[in-house]
Amino acid sequence: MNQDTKIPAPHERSGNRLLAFDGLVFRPRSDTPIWQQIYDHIFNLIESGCLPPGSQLPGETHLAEKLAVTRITLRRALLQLQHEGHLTARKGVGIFVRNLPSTFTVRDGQRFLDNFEAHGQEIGTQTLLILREPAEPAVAERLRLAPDTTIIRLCRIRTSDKQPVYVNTKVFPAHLFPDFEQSYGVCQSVTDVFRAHGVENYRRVETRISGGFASPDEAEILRLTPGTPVFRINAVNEDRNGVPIEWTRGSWPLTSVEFVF
Amino acid sequence: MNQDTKIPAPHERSGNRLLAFDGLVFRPRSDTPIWQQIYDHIFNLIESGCLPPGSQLPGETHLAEKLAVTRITLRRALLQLQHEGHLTARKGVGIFVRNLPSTFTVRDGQRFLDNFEAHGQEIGTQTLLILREPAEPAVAERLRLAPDTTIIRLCRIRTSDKQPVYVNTKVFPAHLFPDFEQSYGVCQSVTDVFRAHGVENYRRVETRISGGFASPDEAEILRLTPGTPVFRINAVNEDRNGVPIEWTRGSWPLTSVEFVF
DNA sequence: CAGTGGTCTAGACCACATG
DNA sequence: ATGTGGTCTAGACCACTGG
Repeated sequence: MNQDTKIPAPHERSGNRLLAFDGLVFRPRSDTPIWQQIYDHIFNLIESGCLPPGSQLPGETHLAEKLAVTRITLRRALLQLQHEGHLTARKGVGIFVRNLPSTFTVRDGQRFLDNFEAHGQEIGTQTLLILREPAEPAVAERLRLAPDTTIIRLCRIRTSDKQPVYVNTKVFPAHLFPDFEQSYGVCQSVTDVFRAHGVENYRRVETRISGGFASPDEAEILRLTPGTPVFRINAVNEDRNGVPIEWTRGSWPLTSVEFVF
Repeated sequence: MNQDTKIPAPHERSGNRLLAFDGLVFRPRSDTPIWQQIYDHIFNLIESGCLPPGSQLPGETHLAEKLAVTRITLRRALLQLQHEGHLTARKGVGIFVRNLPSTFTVRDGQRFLDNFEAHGQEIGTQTLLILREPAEPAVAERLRLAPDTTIIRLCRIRTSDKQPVYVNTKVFPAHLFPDFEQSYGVCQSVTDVFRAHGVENYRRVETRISGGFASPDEAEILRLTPGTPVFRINAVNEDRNGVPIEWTRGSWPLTSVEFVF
């Protein structure tokens, strides 16, 4: 009666929100530490679908009591689950099962939307920021511009089933795209902007993939715990004459994506 | 003697091993939590070279006392530093500054050793295992073999300046390389094995990069804390006729490498 | 306001590695 | 035997969010 919703999750404030945790006993002094056993147990509940994406866990206090461990021990397990992208915690709200988009496969040299082949997921775009400013030295170097040349900075989020899975910042030489804002505004497509300015063909000249850890800002945007590991991608596109037209930097939660080359 | 190697660091068992931690006071209730402040401080000590690679930190008990915090608070900072690859802890031994090889840049389609361009680091190879066995279904599929065809499994570590930075497992169809062990033994080079069996040219047909978290086994091999994030790469090589000759899977610590395509 | 997660303390016992 | 990191407990206060 209380817990059989399809997806999001109910909130039964009164009683036990999730029965899955009842009557469990973890063995101390076993080969695997208690927090690991708890980790494994919750992980299995998620994998098996007993804890569907978006559902809320019981409060840490309740849960710790139910599992007969200290909150600290419980939190050790929860922290690992957060770092691995299975849970997200929001202060003052609760802990939720993260919607892991089964992992995207992103292929090199393709446009973003082309990458999501038949995943059957709602892909959304949200533009956080779009402005013109003088290029900082690092930016100028990447785009082979003189320092302080004006550039256009575009910052966006991609979401899958309402959940943010990718945040990135793109930089363009302003002089190549005088009508950027206008042509972008129509359907938030950079490709459209390129086309509107006569850039039909372009190629990704280099892609760099490195690892990092979510800054507080990134973490908030991606709904992660700060310090969660992320992929950092870094790429430059050139037009057919070899002129750099775009520099992209972006972050994916480590567990949300697979790159294929 | 006991511990006076060149780079690692001094070990003054009696007194304070590292003075860098003396006289610090962290402000509670500040905007950033104490464990974060400790994290930042140690991080800066590492970055600035005050804590050189290989050096040992004071014991957690001492350190916590010196910083005037609980061991738990201190450990929260240390845990993050371990997950980010800056520190490694060995039970019963101590906590050490990890030798981050500044990050390798690994280029697609190149042989391993070719990738380390002018890093000036000692690259080593250690063969952990080499055996013949029937192919499991997953393996057989990748190499397009009938199940239970015998394959050769090779498991190795690559080290940089004595520190393990990469562990991988390669699988080959046994019938293509009858003299594998012999030709491999000479200089531990797979390329040599290929050449010895008449495979001069081959190409990497697909590379997959995903993220994961170090299993206890991996962690021990790579000298990481279990659960530390890692890159997982997954690739198949084919000869010039399109026949799969090698399937590679490997793990890098997230902070040790950058991939360039 | 009540409930949540985030932080922190002061102890304790253990398994492990080293000398 | 000693010192190390790994685990665990039983409390506490805080900032945040929501109704």
